[in-house]
Amino acid sequence: MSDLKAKERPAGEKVISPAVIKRLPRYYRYLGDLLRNDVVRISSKELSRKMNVTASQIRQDLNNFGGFGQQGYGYNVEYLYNEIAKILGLNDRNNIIIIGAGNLGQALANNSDFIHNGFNIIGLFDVNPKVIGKKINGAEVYDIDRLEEFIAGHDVKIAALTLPKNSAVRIAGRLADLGVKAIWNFAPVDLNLPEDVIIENVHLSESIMTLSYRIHSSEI
Amino acid sequence: MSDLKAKERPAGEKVISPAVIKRLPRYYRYLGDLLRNDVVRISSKELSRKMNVTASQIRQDLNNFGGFGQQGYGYNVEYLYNEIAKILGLNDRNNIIIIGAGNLGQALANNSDFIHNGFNIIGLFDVNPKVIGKKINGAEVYDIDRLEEFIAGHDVKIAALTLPKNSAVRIAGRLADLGVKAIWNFAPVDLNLPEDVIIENVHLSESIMTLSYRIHSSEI
DNA sequence: TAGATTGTTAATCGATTAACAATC
DNA sequence: TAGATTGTTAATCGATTAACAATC
Repeated sequence: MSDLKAKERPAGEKVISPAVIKRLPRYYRYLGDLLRNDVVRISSKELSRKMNVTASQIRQDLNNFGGFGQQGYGYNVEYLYNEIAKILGLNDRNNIIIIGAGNLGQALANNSDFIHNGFNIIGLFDVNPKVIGKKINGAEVYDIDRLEEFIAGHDVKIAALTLPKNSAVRIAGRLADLGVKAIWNFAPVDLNLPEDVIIENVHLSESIMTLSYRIHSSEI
Repeated sequence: MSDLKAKERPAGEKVISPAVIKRLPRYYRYLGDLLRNDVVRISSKELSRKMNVTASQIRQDLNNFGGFGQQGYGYNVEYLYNEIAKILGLNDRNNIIIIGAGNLGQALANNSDFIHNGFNIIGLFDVNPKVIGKKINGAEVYDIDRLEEFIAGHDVKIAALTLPKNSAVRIAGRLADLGVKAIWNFAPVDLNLPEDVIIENVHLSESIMTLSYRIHSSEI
């Protein structure tokens, strides 16, 4: 049984570095802005000036996914924008549930940027009777006891955790058991789940601490 | 037991790489957890197992700031915890104002993690008469017109921007003019300010897009 | 065509990991 | 002491930048 776990990758399927992936949404945002300003074409040089990165990096990054440009011309803004949307999976139905309907959960549910990019909040969950039954931006807040039932009946792609850390750990395990494959974690804790569960952490405390570091070190 | 004082290091001129700085808050969090569990000492090897990083990286990272450990012993948890707090500037008075008292602004104001780490929300600002005058977790929501007056009278270290992007750009300029040196930006836009203004971005849309990418690419 | 700009290879730079002498 | 583990140097790995031939 030695080959059981062999992580085979289809020949030619390229592994993209995390550094590149993290930059894609920013390209996407700039291209969206250009598109809304009716800009038809842009060169890597011009984009590099706007974005404060090197033109070389832009070309290298994009060429991980394909040759989207044209020599002597640059890139067609609309075409490149759409290609990046495909790469990021924004054309799929990306249904999200939010566990924890406090201020942060509600803030996410009300965030129009997500909706504009193909993410749909299809429900929130909480234990607090005061918020259960409430509608937030069209999505209902359900009793957490109905989590299993709800997931069975819907195509849930992502679960956002906006909960205190102890409940977050507990619910994360429950979600993994239910087969949810991606967790967007806002709790200040690292979730240890089976490795096929995809986790994206937003650690606000860590973010503000790096800011504090920079203030502090610039004052010395 | 012998004394664990750090080796002295010529005052503050070493440039620390961003990669290292980003990891410090996570060390701090793990050490805090250990401390609350009454763990007295820990070796880089043991910590590396808990944190899923290499022991080598831990030692390299810490040695950017000083020799906090002891051969044959490891690191004293409480001592290291306090040293990292100093490095991160968490012992300073870190006053924060929040511009935008919507769900996200209120979520930040209610976040107890910040308070526990030396960050104080001393006021929120908004244009909406419905929230002006409200108190959130002890902090008042002021009319945005009183921003100048407030900053003149308080030691504001950080301004968090939880606003739509157009207002965020406008207010960021105003804050820079008022001498605020650090901005914690939640708006989906890059702020172009004088380079002495420290900016930390939290781009939630970009975060969820990288999650989407990973879901999408794992399904292929 | 002539100029512009890509796609891609090569060179450089930076970050991580390995190794081990120092030393508690 | 002997074993353990750091601090630090050296080796490796990965990411960024530079350069330029291909080509629109």
